Amino acid sequence: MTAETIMVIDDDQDLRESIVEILDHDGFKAIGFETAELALREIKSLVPELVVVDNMMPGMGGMGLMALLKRNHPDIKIIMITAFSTVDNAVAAMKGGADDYLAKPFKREELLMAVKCNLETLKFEQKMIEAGMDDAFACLANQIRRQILVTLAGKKEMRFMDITRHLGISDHTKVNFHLKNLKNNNLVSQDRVKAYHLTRQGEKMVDCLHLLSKRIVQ
Amino acid sequence: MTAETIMVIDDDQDLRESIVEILDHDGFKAIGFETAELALREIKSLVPELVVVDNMMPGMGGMGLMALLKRNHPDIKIIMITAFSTVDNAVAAMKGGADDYLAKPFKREELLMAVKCNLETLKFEQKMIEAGMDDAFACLANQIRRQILVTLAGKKEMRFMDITRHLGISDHTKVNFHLKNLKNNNLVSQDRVKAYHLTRQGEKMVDCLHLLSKRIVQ
DNA sequence: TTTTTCTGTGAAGTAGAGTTCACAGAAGAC
DNA sequence: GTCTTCTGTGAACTCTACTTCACAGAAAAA
Repeated sequence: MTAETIMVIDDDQDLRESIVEILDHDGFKAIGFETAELALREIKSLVPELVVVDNMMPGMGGMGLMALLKRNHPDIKIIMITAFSTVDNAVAAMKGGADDYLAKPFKREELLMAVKCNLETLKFEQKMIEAGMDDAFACLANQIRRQILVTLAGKKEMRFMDITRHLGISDHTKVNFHLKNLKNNNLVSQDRVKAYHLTRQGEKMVDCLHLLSKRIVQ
Repeated sequence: MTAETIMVIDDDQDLRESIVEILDHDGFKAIGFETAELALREIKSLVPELVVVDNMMPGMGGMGLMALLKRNHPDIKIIMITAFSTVDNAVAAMKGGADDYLAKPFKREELLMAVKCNLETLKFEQKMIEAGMDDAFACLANQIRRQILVTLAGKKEMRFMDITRHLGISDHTKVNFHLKNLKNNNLVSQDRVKAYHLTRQGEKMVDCLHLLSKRIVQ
């Protein structure tokens, strides 16, 4: 696992170096910039996972940077820090695209918590984006396939016509179609005597189905 | 309609046979076991709909059995009975995965009520899996819709073009299509200023997504 | 004001999922 | 052996989900 890159942008040199040091010490790859303009120049070659930026700065300031960042790199998380903290201020920051908001002065732990929490969220979103779950959901999206999975989960092992009859479907080729689909997705498999049963993946799916049904129903 | 299978696991022979007799008399197919280990040996070939298990038993005991059961057969309902009933005891049992909890001594009617009630719930959950969930899964089956849901979950409220840019999709009408889909399925809604946000149902879906991603990825 | 961006609709086309049908070898029943 | 049931395949078709395009009023920026 490679260290996440974090940009720290603040015109206050003391605070900036202090933040960088805290993050570095916690295993991140933190880099400080004095102005938004300087940071933007670097961002082409060095894309960070997260940015910590001060609200009030000479030049384009935190809000201006944020607008540009969210447009060109929508997946970079932004934590805004500010000295003059008001509700309006915070709301404006969040509306402007900030992912988190810290009022000065903040504790070391608050900063680290915000950073880690947002990186966690980022990772989750990226996993969702990576697809991979498409197949899983596609399998669950069909009622017949769900029925087959649940049926097999209860009986543990069934022959082809047993499944077909159990579902009350007259056309056996339709069942065969979905069964093949499930087989291709490694949710069910066949043994030597052609009996179908769930794979470990398939069992997990049934597990998920039950969890979902409990959650969706209230 | 075929009789539901119920396992009764208690080291106290008198009580066990008494429970089995009550359930049998009411039309269930009840089978007694003296220990959790004996029950587990049978559970491969004989999957019950419901299990009545005593808390205090020699060997792995009720809690140990419950943990195993919930892992391997999450759809089996578990009623725990116990002699020394305290609040902590009950809470621990429910946290451990019990679906219901009976303190000894209990009346015949209490037992039957608990059993029937939990079987009813089970049937309801299974019916949910069979039908009704089509729309829910259809929503989750599409990657863009999942991305929108996750994005909104993180931001709580976003305008149309913010979402589009955040997803990095050039054609805004495509996003609009899926957004409308989500709206029609009551997963997202719009406020007066046209900002999109998750509904309660939508939040539940994101919740489900979390569960699934955790489960599917090992 | 004009101009651009935002937010959306509806029609047309495309791709893929799902269904149905015709057929056929394998396995059991007789 | 014959006959029936089981277990499947592949092609053709249908239907729906998804995409793309053209257009347009509303809101914001200039």
